[in-house]
Amino acid sequence: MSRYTVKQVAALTGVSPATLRAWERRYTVVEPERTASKYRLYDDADVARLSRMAELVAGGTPASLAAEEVTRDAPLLAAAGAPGSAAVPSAQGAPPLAPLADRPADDQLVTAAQSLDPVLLDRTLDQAFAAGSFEQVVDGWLMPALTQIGVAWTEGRLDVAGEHFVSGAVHRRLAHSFEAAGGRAGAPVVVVGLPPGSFHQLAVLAFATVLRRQGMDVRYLGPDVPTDSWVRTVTQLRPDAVVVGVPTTLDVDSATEVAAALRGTTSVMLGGAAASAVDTVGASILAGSVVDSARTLSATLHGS
Amino acid sequence: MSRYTVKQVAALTGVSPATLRAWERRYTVVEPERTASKYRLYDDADVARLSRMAELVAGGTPASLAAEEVTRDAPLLAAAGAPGSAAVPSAQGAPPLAPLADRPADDQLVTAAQSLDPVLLDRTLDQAFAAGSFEQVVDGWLMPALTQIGVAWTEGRLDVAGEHFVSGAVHRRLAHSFEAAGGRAGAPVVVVGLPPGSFHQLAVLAFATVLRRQGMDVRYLGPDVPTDSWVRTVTQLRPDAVVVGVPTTLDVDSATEVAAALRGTTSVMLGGAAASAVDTVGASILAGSVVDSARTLSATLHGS
DNA sequence: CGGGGTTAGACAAAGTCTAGACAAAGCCTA
DNA sequence: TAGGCTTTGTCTAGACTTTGTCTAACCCCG
Repeated sequence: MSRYTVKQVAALTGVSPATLRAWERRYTVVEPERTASKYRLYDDADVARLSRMAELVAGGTPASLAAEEVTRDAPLLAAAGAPGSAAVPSAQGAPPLAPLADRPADDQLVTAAQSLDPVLLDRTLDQAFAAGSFEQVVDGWLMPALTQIGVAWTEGRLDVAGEHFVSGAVHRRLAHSFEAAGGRAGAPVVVVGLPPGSFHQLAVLAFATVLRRQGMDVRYLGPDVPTDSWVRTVTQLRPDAVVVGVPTTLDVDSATEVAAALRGTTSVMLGGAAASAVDTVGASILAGSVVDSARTLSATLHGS
Repeated sequence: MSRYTVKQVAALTGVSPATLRAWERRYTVVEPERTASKYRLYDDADVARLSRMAELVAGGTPASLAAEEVTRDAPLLAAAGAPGSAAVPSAQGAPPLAPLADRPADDQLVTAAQSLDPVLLDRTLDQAFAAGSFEQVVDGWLMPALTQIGVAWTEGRLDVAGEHFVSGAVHRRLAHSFEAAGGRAGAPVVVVGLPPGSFHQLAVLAFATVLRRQGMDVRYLGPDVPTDSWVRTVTQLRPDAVVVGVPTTLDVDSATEVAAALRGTTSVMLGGAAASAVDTVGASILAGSVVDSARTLSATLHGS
């Protein structure tokens, strides 16, 4: 974990030192540590928040509202800004996610899907995403609930239209969070997407969002990216890492093909429920939940 | 959850701050929170209402009536969707949308796609969506720009990854607007989606968003909805209208199949670039641009 | 001593507020 | 068709708020 002086933070965020101090004084948007002689010492979480605030302000949001917005997610960014100490292959050292308190009943999303009722669906999602941090909700509620949707569909209890109906709404929620997490110019670049023929993008979008919230510069390509497009993209962007999603066993072959084609170009990683079934030709597996995977990748990149 | 100042709302709705204040003063169409110093703080619901009012006014409704419509607590009387085919009258008397002033250059979206640069892409979209009302931007900039993306792709100037990259970002913008438009319990129910095998959902999502902004209770099913799911959905929801998108000529056959399967259940409409190529088995064609189509449908359902 | 950091206060530009006025456009009546 | 009333977007004037920047005086480190 690095520490930065005002001048460094000014360079990183593009905000003048005087303005940084004014933001701190007026909105308490950060409270950096101090040296014995009162010099400010910002950490990564502070920089992430100030970058986000700078971005909002540049986009036309008044500083006071931007500060409020940034401060709202405070506890989570604090956790994300302190990734594990060393290059440990798994995300040890990161605090475990607290369990969710008032999340909706496990089958409420299925009920909403069956009813095609947007009011019930919205209420369910509102309730879920209000129950904790984005990371807590994704791992603790969203992914299990989506699994239930899949089960209900295979058992014939849920029509495709109902599945589409909730998938679309969940996609919109995730999209909003992804956008809200903002870009991070200068941060490690990570390309994220799905192999050709793979369309289930909810988990990988959630993953991309968590990565963004941890300060990565995520380039999200979405579903069904042809193998040669992966190669061209990596050649063009030279990212610090590439993550290929493997949501189902049906995607194993195409993911293997993509991984093989990318071998040697950069750090290639495979994530998702079926990732472990891929023959890892020079690629690594991101094991565990969505948030675990993101933390593992984050730790790896910060260690290198 | 987000809050906005007058200036931001003006940018989001395409209505000048002075007019926004006049609407509030004269019609109490919104009553935004105030800061301690009396500054207005609009929330998402306020923005949705004002956007809708702006759209109505742009369509020729006098401001006073538009305000009444937007303010009305009592839900609209559900119009009886008479099944059967008919030539739908095109959007009556609605004046053409005002041209956009400061929209980005025509090829800027293509440039952003080629570069895979999220900053440039965000800036482009920010600039575009700040140039006028949602409807103005959709018809006047977004659809033409997406056409250019398609052209660049067919001409080999743009990789699939670049196309995915912008499509995803545009989808996220539209998703945000769709959510911000809010639900309309009690209003005429319209089911919107794409036929089986059809995946290009940007135009139909934009269409669904405009419909919502006009006060419909839209149930958006998304892409690739199987024919029997369409039938089950319509049987279950008994909507006032169903709109099947036909984005390309490749989708004509499946759209025809869906329209045939739905014949007689409710008012079935076909919209999109290739809609006119469908053999209209009891369905009507929504001609013209995205906004034109939405206005036509809206006029039909309101019976005026 | 010089370069940088710190606080506190001050300042100007930009943003917003209210209340009222005004002109173009629409509508009604004769 | 003309006159008069209403509607509605815009503008003005003066006061207040927000916000980035600047200054003065002091502190810290090599």
